[in-house]
Amino acid sequence: MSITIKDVARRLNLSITTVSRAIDGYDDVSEETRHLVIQTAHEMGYVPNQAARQLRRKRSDTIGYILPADQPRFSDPFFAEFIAGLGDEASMHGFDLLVSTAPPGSSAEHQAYERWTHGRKVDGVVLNRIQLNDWRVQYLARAQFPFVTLERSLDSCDYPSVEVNGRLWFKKLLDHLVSLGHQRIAYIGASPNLKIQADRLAGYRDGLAQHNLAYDASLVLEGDLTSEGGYRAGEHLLNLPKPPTAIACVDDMTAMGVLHIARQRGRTVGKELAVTGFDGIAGFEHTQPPLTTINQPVYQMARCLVQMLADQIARKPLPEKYVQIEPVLEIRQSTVGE
Amino acid sequence: MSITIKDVARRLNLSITTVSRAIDGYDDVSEETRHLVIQTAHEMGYVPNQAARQLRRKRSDTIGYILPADQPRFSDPFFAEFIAGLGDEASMHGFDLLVSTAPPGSSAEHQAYERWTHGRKVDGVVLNRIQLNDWRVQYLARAQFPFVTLERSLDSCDYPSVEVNGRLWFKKLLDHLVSLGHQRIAYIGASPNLKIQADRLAGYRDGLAQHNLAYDASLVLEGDLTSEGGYRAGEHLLNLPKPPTAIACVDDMTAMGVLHIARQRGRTVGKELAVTGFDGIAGFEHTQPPLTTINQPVYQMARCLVQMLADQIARKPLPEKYVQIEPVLEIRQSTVGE
DNA sequence: TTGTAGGCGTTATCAA
DNA sequence: TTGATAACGCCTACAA
Repeated sequence: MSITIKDVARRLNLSITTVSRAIDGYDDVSEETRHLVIQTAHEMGYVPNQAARQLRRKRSDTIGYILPADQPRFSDPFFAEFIAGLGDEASMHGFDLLVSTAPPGSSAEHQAYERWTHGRKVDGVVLNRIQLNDWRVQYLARAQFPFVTLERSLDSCDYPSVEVNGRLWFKKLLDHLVSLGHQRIAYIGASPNLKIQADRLAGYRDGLAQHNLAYDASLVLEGDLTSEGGYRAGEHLLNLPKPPTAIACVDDMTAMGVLHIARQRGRTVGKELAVTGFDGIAGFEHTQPPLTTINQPVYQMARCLVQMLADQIARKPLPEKYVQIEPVLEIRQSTVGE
Repeated sequence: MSITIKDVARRLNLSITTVSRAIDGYDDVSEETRHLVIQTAHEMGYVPNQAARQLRRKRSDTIGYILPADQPRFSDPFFAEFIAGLGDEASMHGFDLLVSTAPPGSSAEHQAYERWTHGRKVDGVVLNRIQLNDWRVQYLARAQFPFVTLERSLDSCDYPSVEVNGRLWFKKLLDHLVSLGHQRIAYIGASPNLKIQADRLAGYRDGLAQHNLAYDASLVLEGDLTSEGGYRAGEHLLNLPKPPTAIACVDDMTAMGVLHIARQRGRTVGKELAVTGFDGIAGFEHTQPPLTTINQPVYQMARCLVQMLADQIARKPLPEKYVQIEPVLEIRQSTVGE
């Protein structure tokens, strides 16, 4: 078994109280004693039992994040960067990061949130892939459990969030495409109950409207935020009697799939057939042709979320509650060619 | 505060013992009582306190994984897939996944492992990016703490692992390049104390030797497993008076960087200048030109690791202790051209 | 089949 | 400045 505080106390002929206080840095213990205790504890290899500490302190120093994994095989570089940001910032605040995967809406997802929040396995949670009406938001708000979100749902709860104005920035992609002369612009989106889908589709329509282009339902497809989904939707679009000259995708992964099918069909992506993404996944600037996209600072956004969550857990007032992130329109060869 | 087992017991005029046993499914409680207890507990929204349970049971039902994050900004799709695999398989065994990031060899890393293992925050850990002599392996083996690794270190400890024969498969890449007529083949590797570097470099040398090509130290560079590192090393190689005609990279991210610089220099990657990777990151088959690489089933490997770790934690005998994974040589346009 | 009681390792309250 | 003692919420001999 492991060394406990008791062992250290016994060795020093001190009470466990004193040892505990010395280690936790209380100021009502003599310098001499503290020094001795810390040294001995270290020598003996004492490490506080986390469960006991949690039980007593009523906090776990852990934050939770559940990956919205629809597919059995779930791999999107977005999340590597996102998780790295969460983990790095969590460390800085002395938190561990607990991660799980669950299909959105599944009972597994419900149970995980229950266990984590009511079972107090975590002190707060980070949400993303927010839905228009999101049960998680309602559930956590009602339980008064600390949480932050990437993107805001339409639920009328008050909670801190980080957001990119998807509608505005997607419209900028449309502006860009129209400025290149495109008139038949398709859109490959995602599940309609996702907030990003609603926003980005709205931006798409705004863009069409502004330039007096008609909305053509046959050019608007639903993908699934994977390259496979993009591939299939892209295939459908290229098979149309009169295919689009530009395809605006809801995210970078979808755009990857479109690049793939375009290539297979011998279509040169660039001026002739323009393709855009959204996210700015690191590494994807190296695809060929490099992808025109809206580049979001995913890592920074994740860190910002954890920062806000940590403040909330510590009941500190937040300097900013609704953070707007300004992404960057990256114009690359997938729209302008060589 | 949350509902405790006490609250449920009081409401039903039962002892907490009975409630506990009913919920945990012991068979010495009447069907009637069990039904009542479970129903009431559910209604009241009772969820067992994880800390108390952990303290009592002496296990956390959690496994840990620390990302070897050298850089402040750490994003490699390899890990998205790896973590997804860990998380999915962990869920199946009733484990949560605790993730942290720490620079390899840092004191933060030491402390994290101490806290997690001796503090019993996790029941077992998964390691990767193994070093030739890895303090983590030695530390965990000495503490007799359950762990599994992706790749094996040279330490003479006995522990379960999953491995791809990097030496053998890297040599196959060399065979492929030579078969295309390349004579000046460069290698961009990683930190020399990494196991994958040692293996893959050995494979590189094996390949040269087998085909009677001299080892030329000026063609062997050290990268850092990022696309930036690949970019810089690639730049250096292309600046040589007599640049290589093929560049074999230690991993896919490095290869991405090489594709990038080659493109900037107006060099067409394919027959004229061949580039290879290693890992088979999902999504990278869509880069252009698609990358010739060794495709490892990362997701499966992660699941296999957790499977073995779970067995080890449960003290079940492992059917296989040293799992060899057979990857696939994916020949794509980055070596054979259009 | 159910209840009593002790303890897991810490921290916090209070008194010495 | 230090120590005894009581929780924290749960599980489990053991007793009834």
